Amino acid sequence: MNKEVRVRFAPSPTGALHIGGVRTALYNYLFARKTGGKFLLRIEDTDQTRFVPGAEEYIKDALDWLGIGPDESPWNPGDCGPYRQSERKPMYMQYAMDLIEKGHAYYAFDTSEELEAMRERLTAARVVSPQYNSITRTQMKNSLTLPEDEVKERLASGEPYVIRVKIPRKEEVRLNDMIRGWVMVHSSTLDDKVLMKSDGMPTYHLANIVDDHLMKITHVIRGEEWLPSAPLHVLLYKYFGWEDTMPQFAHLPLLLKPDGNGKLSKRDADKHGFPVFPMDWTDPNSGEKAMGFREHGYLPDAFLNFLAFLGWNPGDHRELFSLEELIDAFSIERIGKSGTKFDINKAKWYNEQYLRAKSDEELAAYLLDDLEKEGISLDLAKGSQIAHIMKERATFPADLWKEGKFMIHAPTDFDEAVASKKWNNEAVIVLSAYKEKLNLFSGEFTPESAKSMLEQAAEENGIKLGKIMQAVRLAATGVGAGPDLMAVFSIIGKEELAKRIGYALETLKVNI
RNA sequence: GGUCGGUUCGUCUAGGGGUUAGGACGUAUCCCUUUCACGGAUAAAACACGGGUUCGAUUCCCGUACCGACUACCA
Repeated sequence: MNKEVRVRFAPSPTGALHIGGVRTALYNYLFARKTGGKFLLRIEDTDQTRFVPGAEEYIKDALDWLGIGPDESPWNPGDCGPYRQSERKPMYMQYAMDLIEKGHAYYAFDTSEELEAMRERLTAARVVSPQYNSITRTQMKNSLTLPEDEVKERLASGEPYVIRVKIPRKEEVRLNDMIRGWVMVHSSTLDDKVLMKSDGMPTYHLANIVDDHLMKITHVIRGEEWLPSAPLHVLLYKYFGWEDTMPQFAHLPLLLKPDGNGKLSKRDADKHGFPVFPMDWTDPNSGEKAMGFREHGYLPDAFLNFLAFLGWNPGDHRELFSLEELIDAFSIERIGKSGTKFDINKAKWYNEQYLRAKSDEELAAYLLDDLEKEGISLDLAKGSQIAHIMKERATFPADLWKEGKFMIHAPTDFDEAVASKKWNNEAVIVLSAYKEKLNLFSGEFTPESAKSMLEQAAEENGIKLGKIMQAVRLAATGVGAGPDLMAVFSIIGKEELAKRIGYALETLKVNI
């Protein structure tokens, strides 16, 4: 049992990759790395009607952004290609035929109208769940009910048909899910699912079994929405005679809406103003836009860390994990069973942690970038200084500039509430004196020298510094809150500071 | 409706036959401080319900309730 672990992420290119899909990819990736196995990506594009241009690239880009790219994929194929099901189309029919020969599948010629009629008939007869199964198939047009000659004729004449699996009337199907334990289902509740569609493409059910087998997949880690069809898949492995190499299943808990109930969806994103997709996406058909975590300012490591903890935990009290540490700590046994509500606050918190862990220079690069967009150029040293005092109060890199604009731009107006409360005669006296000292000062303008001069200005006038600090801040920045003032002063420089104080002195009227 | 799955603080969760049921986010208060934030401390806050098994159940079993997924020639 020491064969190489091979897992796959098998998304459908029908739009932007949902965050739930990203988490599934992540868990597959972590498991592969943890076990020294391989992580493959297979594009499940058997539904040609749902193909969306760009969706495939989106999947690739999203995984690349997070640094969890696959070992084998359409872009870097291994020995089990092709990695797009549409390109594997010629391979599937022989497997369907194999099942027909073994008596586990059959041709069906029913039109969609006939299927609809059947469902209506059953509904009218108060059958609870109308389905194509061991009972109803006897009344439908298929190779089980039609004379052999007629079946041959229909096939020869090119009449459209599907191939359905023949589910036994009574059989207990069981599977041992790595997360949920034994799950048992009676075959009478299963229906004769279509295996081959009339367009010659396989359905998911056939394709995923054939491909997983051919690609030597050892573990299928996928969303819980697949649990109900897992028994069918088990049956198919059995019918193909692949029981010995059947992968182990692990069905992941769902990602739920933050409020109320149900699966997390794009609607929730729009409603609450947070992203549910890794990156921005514009649907080429509808033009509909979806926002991404990346563009919102989430750092890939933070996003990954957040994502990993949506349904999994290491069992101890650690919260911050690099990708390497996640690999080391990961195990499928520690994935929870119950659905996970999405909490954007936690994502923000993770982002803040990772942001603060970054060096001033790294952060300065973001800041300089934002400034450049506004046509402002700044040297890295100054940018780093700003980043240094701003990063403790930022959630996203963009906050550095958004919250720190006053470092570059002198205030043109002043916070009314602060002005009316804190701007007074004493402040005017101290600030006037401070301005004089600044103009006369010729040494290095450090936070320390900035402070000692201010202290002197206050002391010489017999005024307590604490009483006028808010007014000083207001004069220099226009607002009543912000990072350490003396650090701000040394960054903006004494000339600029003196200018700002002068402007404030002229503009603000003295209260009282 | 049927099948399957799930249920510990508001949220993510740890735990597991006997615990003061632990941590994190968020919230509140306090400390630090020139403000805000960071940081530190503290607090409020949970085993869905009913039966059983047991000396003892939040933990095991069975029901009920609630929630969810699935129920296509979609994946």
